[in-house]
Amino acid sequence: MSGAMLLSQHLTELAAATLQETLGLDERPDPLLRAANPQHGDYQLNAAMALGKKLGRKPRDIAEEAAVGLRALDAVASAEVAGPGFINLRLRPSWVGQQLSAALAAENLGIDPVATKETIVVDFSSPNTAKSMHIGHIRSTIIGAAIVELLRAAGHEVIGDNHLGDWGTQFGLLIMGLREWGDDEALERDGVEELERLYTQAAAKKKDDEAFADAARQALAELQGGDPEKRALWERFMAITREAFDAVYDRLGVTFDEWLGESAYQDRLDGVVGLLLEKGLAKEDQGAIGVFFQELEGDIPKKMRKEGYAPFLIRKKDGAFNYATTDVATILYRQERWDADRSVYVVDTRQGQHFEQLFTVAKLMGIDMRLDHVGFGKILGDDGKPLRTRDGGVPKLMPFLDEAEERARVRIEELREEGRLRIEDADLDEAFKTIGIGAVKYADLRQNRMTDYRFEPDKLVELSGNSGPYIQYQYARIRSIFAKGGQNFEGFTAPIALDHEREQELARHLVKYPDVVHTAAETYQPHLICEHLYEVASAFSSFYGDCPVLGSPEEKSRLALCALSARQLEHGLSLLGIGVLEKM
RNA sequence: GCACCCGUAGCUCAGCUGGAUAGAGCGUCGGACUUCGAAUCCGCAGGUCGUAGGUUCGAAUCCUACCGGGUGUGCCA
Repeated sequence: MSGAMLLSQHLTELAAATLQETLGLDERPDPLLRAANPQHGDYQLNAAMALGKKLGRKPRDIAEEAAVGLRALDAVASAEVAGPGFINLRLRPSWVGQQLSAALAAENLGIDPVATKETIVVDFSSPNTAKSMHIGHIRSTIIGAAIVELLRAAGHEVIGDNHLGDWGTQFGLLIMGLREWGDDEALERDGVEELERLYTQAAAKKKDDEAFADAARQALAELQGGDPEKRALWERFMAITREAFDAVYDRLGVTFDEWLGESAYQDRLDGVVGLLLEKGLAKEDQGAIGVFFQELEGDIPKKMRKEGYAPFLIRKKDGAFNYATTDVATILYRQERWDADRSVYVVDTRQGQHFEQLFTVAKLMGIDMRLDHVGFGKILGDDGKPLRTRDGGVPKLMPFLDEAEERARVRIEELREEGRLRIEDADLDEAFKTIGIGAVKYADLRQNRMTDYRFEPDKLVELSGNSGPYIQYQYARIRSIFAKGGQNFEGFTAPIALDHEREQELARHLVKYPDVVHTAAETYQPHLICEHLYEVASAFSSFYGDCPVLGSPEEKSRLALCALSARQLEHGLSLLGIGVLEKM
């Protein structure tokens, strides 16, 4: 396998060339390479059935002919025809061993960069300011951070942007709340908690106090008009909120390249509305301005053309702008500043319609940028309903993380007393954090992001089975072999020979890692990484049980297999934002 | 009303560019620590893939209808 080439691509090309040659075709057929059920082989080719129909020949005959050519390949140990015309391929262990040795020696573990590098802005986390982060923010934050790392690992230039909701109508209410009940001492002490109280009180009062509501609207208008006093208040709100956010991000180990909230685009909104009017895409209706898809030409999904389909409003009748306006301005900004090829929005699936509209508008404007909405489902409680606290509120993020670490702590202390863990006293705090937070992240990332999932409090920190700590544990076991053997883990390389069945099983998984990383990046699916890591960890554990490493005749080769396993586990976990411990 | 998503083992979930006997974890039951770490490993049991049709050599996967659950839907984000 040469240079920048994925295993799947390599095999596909080899197989395509072989099929073309042995069957004497004019064009290269798609060999329909699929990972096979292990009892049948490593891969299977399903092209014979399709070609049979096309060529008017028996699929099995075609398969038999192709198999002869495939058997001649270096990479292939066997090619057997089965069923209606499946070709089962087994890779040659010596060939796989060579691939693995090369990956172990490579800087990038064999993950070569994509052929066409893109500049991609990933919009994630994006909480509203003046509110503390709640459980609903964790998915965008964790999934978004993982997607940033995945795209980087695939070779792209990535800008992680925290698109804060820092310019909404909440500020009019907050300013009024502060005026009515403001308490500097409380604000100093409780920070964002106090802001929330003020907001809640103000929102309640607004409902049956028309004068108060007007005053809030007035305050908002003044803020947006650039009034210095209001601006200073806003900045104070921002500083308080930012402090609370930083604490959460620090806890989660998440960082951003940019913090361009909605406020960053305010002076562009007028221009956006003007531009859309000028292009004839937007029009005024009932005092508001918006894009009415029914009346436009161009590439517009059918459903948007139906009567009653909601318009994309960019200016309210009171003259204020919508978040839709900001989102258009943001796209234009990303084009100007970075010449971005792609923008990715890691936002709740419930906003799917908004993004469909936004993307359609961008296309109508002639903006040449790939735009993807990476949606995700809700976290449900064990009653199948969205997580709520006893008083009906949405649970806050910080206490949730506290609880995760606390559960990890309890379990770790138990296991230490039983003498099963080897964490030094000095490393305990770090271990609680790495294991506790790792468990939370893994539990979230291992599911297909699109579906809602049920979070059972008792499984908050899953420590066995397919879990973060399980993978961390297998990593620590490997490190422990190196420590015991007095071998240098960093930089260890050696040729890999695959003789034992368990070695081959482990190798089968290891060799797929570059493919998995690229697929996960392309499809924005971190759970594919989890799946792979679990398979590697699990295959390693079986290998560990059956194959002695230190002192065996195969010691060097097995150490190399161990080293590559550990590197993949560490690398994969780091893509997910999860750390490892050398000892645990 | 219109649009979108989801119904897979007791529970939580993979699998859905159609491919062979539908896979994991948890839980149950039974084995394995004088041998590199038992948060581990090995094994048993557990399924009308919501229902009914259709397309296909082949459907959990694609199409249609229906049942059940969720979400969005003109001036919140």
